[in-house]
Amino acid sequence: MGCSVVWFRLDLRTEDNPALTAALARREPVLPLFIWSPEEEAPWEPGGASRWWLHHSLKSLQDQLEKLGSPLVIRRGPSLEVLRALGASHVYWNRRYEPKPMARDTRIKASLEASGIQVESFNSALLFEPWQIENGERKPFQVFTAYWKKCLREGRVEAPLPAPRKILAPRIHPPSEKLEALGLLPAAGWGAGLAASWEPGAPTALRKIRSFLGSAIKGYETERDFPSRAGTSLISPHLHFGEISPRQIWDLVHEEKVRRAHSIFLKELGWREFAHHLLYHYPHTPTEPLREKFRAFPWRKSAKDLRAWQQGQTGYPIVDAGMRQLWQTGMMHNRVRMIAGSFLTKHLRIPWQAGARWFWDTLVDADLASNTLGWQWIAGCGADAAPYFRVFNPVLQGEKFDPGGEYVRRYVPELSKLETKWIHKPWQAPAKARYVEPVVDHATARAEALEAFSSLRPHGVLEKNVSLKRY
DNA sequence: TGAAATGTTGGGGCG
DNA sequence: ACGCCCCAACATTTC
Repeated sequence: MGCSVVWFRLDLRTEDNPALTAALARREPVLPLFIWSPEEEAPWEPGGASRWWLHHSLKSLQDQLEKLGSPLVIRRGPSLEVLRALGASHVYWNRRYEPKPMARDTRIKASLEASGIQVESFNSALLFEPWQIENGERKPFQVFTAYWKKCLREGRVEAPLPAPRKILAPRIHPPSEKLEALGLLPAAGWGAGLAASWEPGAPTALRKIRSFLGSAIKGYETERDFPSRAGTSLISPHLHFGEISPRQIWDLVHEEKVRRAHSIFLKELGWREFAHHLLYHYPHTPTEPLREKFRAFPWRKSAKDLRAWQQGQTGYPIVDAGMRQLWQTGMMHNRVRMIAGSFLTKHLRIPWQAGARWFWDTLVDADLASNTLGWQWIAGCGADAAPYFRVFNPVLQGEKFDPGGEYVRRYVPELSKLETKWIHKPWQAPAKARYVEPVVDHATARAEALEAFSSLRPHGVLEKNVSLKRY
């Protein structure tokens, strides 16, 4: 009768879970619930890599909840119908910040409350709520450094909540869909590479972050830029699915001693916060540029070039290595994301949305807020993207961040025997490797990109400068 | 969390 | 001894 439902969404953990903690505080039976409702997501349903991760993460959550005493119930949407059908007196969830799910949650809350059901929502996914941080003019920030300074100066991060010891199950446990019946796993093949690279679930997430904070974080500031080295935490997919909370990470970080490295690492959590801040305040940005004038940018349309990029066949080794790492493992090193993103949007001048869409399908850490910020940043049309006409030179970037070519050799086997001297510009090597020719010439593509950017510039600026010089 | 072009400076070679 | 040129190294500007 007095049963509480805890609706799990992107918070697939029992530790530091405010919704679960609040439900348990009622000292009534608790029904843990997951609803598969891809049609309630926008602008895209969860991608293939995300579904794979979700399947395994739910499996892990099932294990944890079963041990605690109240097994997970899995249902298919629509969410509102499912929640109504369970006949709970109280419903608890942790908030989401993407426009469509957020609007849905608001509707569901109003609807359930109108029927006398108590609903409470909590923050479990962020250090700071997106509406909590504002600039001097009481407006949202558009520059990261100013935003993060303000967070660190004025924001207060709450301590993580303890894990429950036991969850009292309802006397009659409602039936659940079989996890396998949701069809989250890819048909064949593709899942193998993901399985070889990842172990979803909260226990692994905690283990990984502890191990990272215990060792690799010392060299984080410099090592994180080299994709062939194990210099990053690889925690992003765990964070996206809420297998671990940023508060837990914040807490663990502050136990440690390596101050500078830690502030650099926390800054990356800051970017994640900033991404959610931007998505909340500018909900149109997953598909539209934040900077209005970019609507006029002369993008190219080339299915052939897009395909070459997706398949890691651009002829630029660092780009192709990244795209193939993505396909094989569901991950791309962040440095390489920037290079590959710059290549798609600047060299090929293909709309950043096409890149965002591909990443959405293939990344295990696909996250609407972070993906949107990342793509708008690299395309130059988003927040903090000055100078917006920056064009990464894939050869120089490769030589700088993969100087020994190990990363390229790992993912582009055609080049595994090539001398390091040529590894980032195989077209200049005396002995030809069996590898594609560059789809575009760097210098030409760069010049064309700059030409395209100049079309965005208001003409007045240039004329004013000229006249100032003359007099 | 760039790259490339352009400008400046200072030391060394050399007439 | 001096001016001139070259060029590397660094700084600034521009894209």
